[in-house]
Amino acid sequence: METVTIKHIAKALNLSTSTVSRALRGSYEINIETKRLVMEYAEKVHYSPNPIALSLKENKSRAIGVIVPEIANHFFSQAINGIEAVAYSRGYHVVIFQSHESYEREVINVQHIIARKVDGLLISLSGQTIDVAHLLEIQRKGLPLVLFDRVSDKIDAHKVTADNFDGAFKATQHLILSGRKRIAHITSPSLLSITKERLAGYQAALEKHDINYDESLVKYCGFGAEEAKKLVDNLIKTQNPDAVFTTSDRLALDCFSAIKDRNISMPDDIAFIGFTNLKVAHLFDPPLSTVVQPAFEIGQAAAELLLDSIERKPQNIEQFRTIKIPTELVVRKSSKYAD
Amino acid sequence: METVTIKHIAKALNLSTSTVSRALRGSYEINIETKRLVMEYAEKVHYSPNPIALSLKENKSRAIGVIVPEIANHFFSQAINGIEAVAYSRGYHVVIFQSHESYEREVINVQHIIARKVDGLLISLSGQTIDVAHLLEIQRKGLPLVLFDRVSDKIDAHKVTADNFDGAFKATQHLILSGRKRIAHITSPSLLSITKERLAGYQAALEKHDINYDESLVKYCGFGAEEAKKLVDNLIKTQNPDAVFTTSDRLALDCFSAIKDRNISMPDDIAFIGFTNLKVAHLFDPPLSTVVQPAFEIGQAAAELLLDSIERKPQNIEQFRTIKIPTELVVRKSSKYAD
DNA sequence: AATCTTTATGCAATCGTTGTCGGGAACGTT
DNA sequence: AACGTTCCCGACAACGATTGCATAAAGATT
Repeated sequence: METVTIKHIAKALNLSTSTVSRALRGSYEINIETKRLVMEYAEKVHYSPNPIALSLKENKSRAIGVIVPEIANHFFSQAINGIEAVAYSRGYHVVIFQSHESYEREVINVQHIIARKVDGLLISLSGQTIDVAHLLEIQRKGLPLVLFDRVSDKIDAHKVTADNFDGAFKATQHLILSGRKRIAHITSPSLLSITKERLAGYQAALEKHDINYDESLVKYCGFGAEEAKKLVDNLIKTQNPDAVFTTSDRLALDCFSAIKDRNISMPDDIAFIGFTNLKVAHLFDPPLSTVVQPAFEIGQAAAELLLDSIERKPQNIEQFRTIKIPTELVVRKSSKYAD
Repeated sequence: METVTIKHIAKALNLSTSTVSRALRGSYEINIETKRLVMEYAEKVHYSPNPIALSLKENKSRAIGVIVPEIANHFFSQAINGIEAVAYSRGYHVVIFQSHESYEREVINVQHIIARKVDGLLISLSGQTIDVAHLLEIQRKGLPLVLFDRVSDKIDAHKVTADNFDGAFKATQHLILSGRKRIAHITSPSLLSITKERLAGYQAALEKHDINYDESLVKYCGFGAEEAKKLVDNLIKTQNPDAVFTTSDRLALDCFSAIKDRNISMPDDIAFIGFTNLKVAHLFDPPLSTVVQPAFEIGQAAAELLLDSIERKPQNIEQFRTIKIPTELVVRKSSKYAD
């Protein structure tokens, strides 16, 4: 209700607001005794400066915006933790928005974020996003922008991703070395950058080991559990795969479920490996092999890039960077050697 | 960079800012033709009002703050989704903060939130929080407050929780009816409200079925995985339980892991049931029985209460309400009948 | 003694928007 | 002709904080 302002302090001490303001910031042109008086009084009445007033005046907010598809997803919530760690240590707030995999909501989020005068934006694109005009608009306004994980090659900006190519390569090669021949690849919508990079890694591993690339073993899957289930059923019926490599938390879960539901034995009949950040993969039946993306580190790196960009002197021309964070292959029972 | 303000419009159209402001809000005292002109021009240059300026003027922000222990936790991220659904539909933003189970950070978050002039606060207490002075301070400032899930009886406020007593009662009774006699209860720090309520449900079920309450079967566990592991080891060695009932996502995972590591068979030797919101409990080995808390609904209910409280006419005196949302018992293999 | 410096403070503008007040123009009423 | 209405619009202050500029008082310099 009655929050203390600089004005109250000024009146109480019979000073002007300018003097109080300067005293609080420790300006050299204020008498040391006056400063002490002001500081003490401010302390006493729990004065804290109004960040909204400052934002209005300075036209910046010391806050950064983050747009992710979904916080109820370990990868993204961990990434946010990485972002927050960096942001807080450098004196910035983090404002989180969710696109819920909807392009439309992503655009609305971007507009809100611009209106809220954040100092920069971190974004991981929704599964529907093809057009990046809303991001170009951000750049046109001079707002620093960093894409992470789900990036787009339609825009020139800082980007931070896991090393998707290498992760997919390692996963696929591991399946090949375990004696698998017909390795299915179930992946996200084809327009996502992660999809392309992981597919390339998958293909490279096949090629290295002289296995022909069979397009009918690669399936692109949207965001419904039902869709995944049907797709797996169909794949098993018609393609007879002996291994499945999926590329997201959600796909891993849905496909893993679908295979279990059909009473197909893992890893005997089908070896399974996911590209995920599930903390509980070791508790599954069978324990789930995964390629782990270092979510926290990705968030950190993205936030570092963004804050550097925000605090950069305007005269220095900026070089856009793309950072790839290494992934780690964790082999568990679901992909153990076939006989 | 060059955001359009009301001033630009005024200059371009040779009007005063007041007129433009009123025209945009459709005031009756502005000529209909002038309104049209202003509206059209505003549309053309993509004018959007500066929410910061409005916040400063109105001393409110149409945003609500949410403090949770950890967003990388399905219960809380789902609850946040419930909160957002309600908030957005009523025209409010949601600003998320994490306490990371630290009392100190919770207090800092509260201070930030006050400074940021949010219109109300939703909070689920950290595992360390005993003292609620920071929340009383919120109320003293006249800021609407709703506690959810992790509430405290040291403060009189709106509260929304799962029906913890009933959930614990159902879980315990289920174990008893399955023939278990020595049912261990591993639970959160004893000062949390959820701990007390669930313990009461556990005790009530024992009592109803004439089983003596044995204090040495109840263990309070902090937030480290190592701590949980030691505690389980010790419990099994000294107390010989035939069932374990845990009270959080995290405890369920850590204890489940610990039991598996000891090669104790579930459910044959020990039946296991958790109080959690894990979406993947059915994929575990063995599939994990749980009491499910309706996280989304809890978030919704809490947000509804908060927004009603914010929009309430000041003259109406407010009655604090406590809402309990029913829980659901999902029985899977980890707690199936003993022979 | 007159002028210049230094020290310490206040005034006013600014950020974007809205609300209060007031006033000019055009019209109607006596 | 004098006055009252109605309609439309502009000036100004305010929200909280910062800052360039002005200025008073006191001391230093000539």
